[in-house]
Amino acid sequence: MTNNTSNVTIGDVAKAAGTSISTVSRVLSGSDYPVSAAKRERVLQAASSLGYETNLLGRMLKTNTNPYVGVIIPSFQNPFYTQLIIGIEKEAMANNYFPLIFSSQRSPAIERSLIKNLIKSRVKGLMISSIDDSPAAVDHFLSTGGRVCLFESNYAETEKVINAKTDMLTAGRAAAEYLISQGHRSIAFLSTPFNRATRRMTLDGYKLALADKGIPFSDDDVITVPYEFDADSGLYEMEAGRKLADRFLEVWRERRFTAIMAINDLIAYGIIQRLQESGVSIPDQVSIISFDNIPYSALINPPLTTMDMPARLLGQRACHILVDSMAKDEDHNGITLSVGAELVVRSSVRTI
Amino acid sequence: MTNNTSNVTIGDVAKAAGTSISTVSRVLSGSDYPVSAAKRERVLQAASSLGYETNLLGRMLKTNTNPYVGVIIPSFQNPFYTQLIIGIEKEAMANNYFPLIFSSQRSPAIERSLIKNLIKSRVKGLMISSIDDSPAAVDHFLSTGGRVCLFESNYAETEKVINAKTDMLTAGRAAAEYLISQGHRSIAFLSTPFNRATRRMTLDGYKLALADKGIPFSDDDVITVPYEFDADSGLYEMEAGRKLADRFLEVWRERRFTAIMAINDLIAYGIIQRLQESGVSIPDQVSIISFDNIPYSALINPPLTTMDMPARLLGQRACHILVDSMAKDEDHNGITLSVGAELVVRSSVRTI
DNA sequence: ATGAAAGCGCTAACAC
DNA sequence: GTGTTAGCGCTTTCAT
Repeated sequence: MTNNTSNVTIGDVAKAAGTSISTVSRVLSGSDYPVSAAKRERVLQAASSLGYETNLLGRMLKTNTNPYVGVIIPSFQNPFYTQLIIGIEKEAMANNYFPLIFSSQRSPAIERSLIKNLIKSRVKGLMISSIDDSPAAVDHFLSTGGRVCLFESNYAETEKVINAKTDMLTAGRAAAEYLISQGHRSIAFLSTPFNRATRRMTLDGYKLALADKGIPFSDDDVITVPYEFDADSGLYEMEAGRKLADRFLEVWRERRFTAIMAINDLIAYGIIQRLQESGVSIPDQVSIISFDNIPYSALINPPLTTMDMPARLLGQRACHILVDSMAKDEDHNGITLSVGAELVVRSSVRTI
Repeated sequence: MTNNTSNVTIGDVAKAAGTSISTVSRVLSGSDYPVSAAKRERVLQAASSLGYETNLLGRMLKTNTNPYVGVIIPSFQNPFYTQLIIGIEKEAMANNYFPLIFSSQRSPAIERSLIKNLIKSRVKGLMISSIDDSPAAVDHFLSTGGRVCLFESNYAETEKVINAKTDMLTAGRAAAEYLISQGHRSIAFLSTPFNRATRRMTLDGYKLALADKGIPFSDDDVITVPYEFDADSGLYEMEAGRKLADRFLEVWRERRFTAIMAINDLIAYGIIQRLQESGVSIPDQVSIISFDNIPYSALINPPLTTMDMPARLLGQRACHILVDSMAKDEDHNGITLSVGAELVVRSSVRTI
């Protein structure tokens, strides 16, 4: 075999097999067009002995199809997204698609450039957990004829895309109900900004539970960090959690909070860490519950009580719908896929 | 703007701008070929008003170049690889490359099919943490004219690729030395199989440290799980750690081990979890040290003493070398990049 | 069942 | 500085 084996074309194969280019294409592309067994065999022989590898660029250009689905998540740091990816990857590959996975690094600009590149590469399917406030980029992808599946998005025109989400309203409500059932009446809600619909839903669920039990709600019960700053080293969300803890500490005694609801596990980790550094004991002095149940939540100190969000399953199911819609060539837009959460009781919430 | 805006070609732009196709290509492809300011402006106008998007497939096919570098890791589950990816991604995008990130899911077969697909897509650069015992697939990629950067590999012909690794010999030695300095003389080495060079290096480092202090080594000191079984749900490596803990428990009393060296943090997590379930207290009854310092190791109970491996930095530097070699079109093969570890003392090792 | 030829969208000689 | 044209590797009519 020669040095550079990858410039072998179907023309070369045709020559070696003594057939036409068309015949070679027909057998090598897996077409169902009839080719005699003899020729087919000769082509296969020639291809293999020449070390032929299909040039997908030629194929994709000609057929205007490709075996890719683009995937964009905010960050590889949060295991929630990592789980999501694992689900997507599994389902995509089972259906002969390759996922093209990128992270926007929580930057709308990067997210846009990623989407633009996907368009330029003529990828037809996109699964995205968008952090962009503007739907322009996604709209652009859509206008290109592409299919889109949105995770937990703010996107208004839900009928133009496949919507996949965790049911945060119910989850938020269930978490609050659990806290209340354990005797808590004064619960602080700690979160990064409410610019994502999913966070607003969680908050709404929490409010619902309070209202249900006749517990008054005050805007002062919710504590946020003002903006999504950059935490280049370490975990952005843990950093945010630490800042949230500092704010919490400022009002804690006065407000007599007995429990914290944190918007996700990673943020809860930061809160716990900072609180413990400040000498407050969990759950003895404050209880904490959060959302996700990433794989480390059973191991930290104290083991975290949290709402399990089946990220892997969500990714898998969402991808199934998308791929199905591409295969059948009928859009499944407007569909909403929602997976539910489940309470996992560990040791971070105390009964009072 | 029409419905499907993505079938606009440079031909359409040329027509709208009243110029030739070549001129359009010259301005839109960022060529340095001279074009008059007036025409350039007209082309840009036309392109933008038509919603033109470069078709990269056409470009890539014609130029036989592309803006991608393939990345293959064993799993998205282990934060070590996730960190590696973050470093790669950052460096790649800073140099106008897009990383195509895949996981082999620890399957040699999947790894091979991933590499094959990269070849078919005519990607020129590959960064891989291979789990395949055979170098055939990588060789194939190489024979295609591609550049390869290998992470922690077993690959024999190091002069054909860029080698990037963490210095596990030194790290293994340093970890053992620390344990010894804390009074430990009977140290068990718990690991997944030694089919990866990196694990053998770590073991060698440990042996070196023992020899140094005149502490006898016995093969019975190393405990492994027989094969890399499949752990579909949950973390494969934590599962392996739990199994390792069970084996350890069988011989612990008799062998009077006072400390464990675990091959990485995730495995240490599993060991700790299982040991604690079995009622053994860490570090009071057994100490444990491991390798990686993934972001959760400070949070678990007890906080884990571990050798910090700068995965992010490794990814970044390795990618830099690869991208540089592609840009300058001179191979940098044979280069070995090695990053060192640093001891992070927390609370999982007791002084005796 | 087979082959010739057109053309997917682009770039790069080459002529002017 | 501009335009014409060949051709990257492939699939797919269209003849035969």
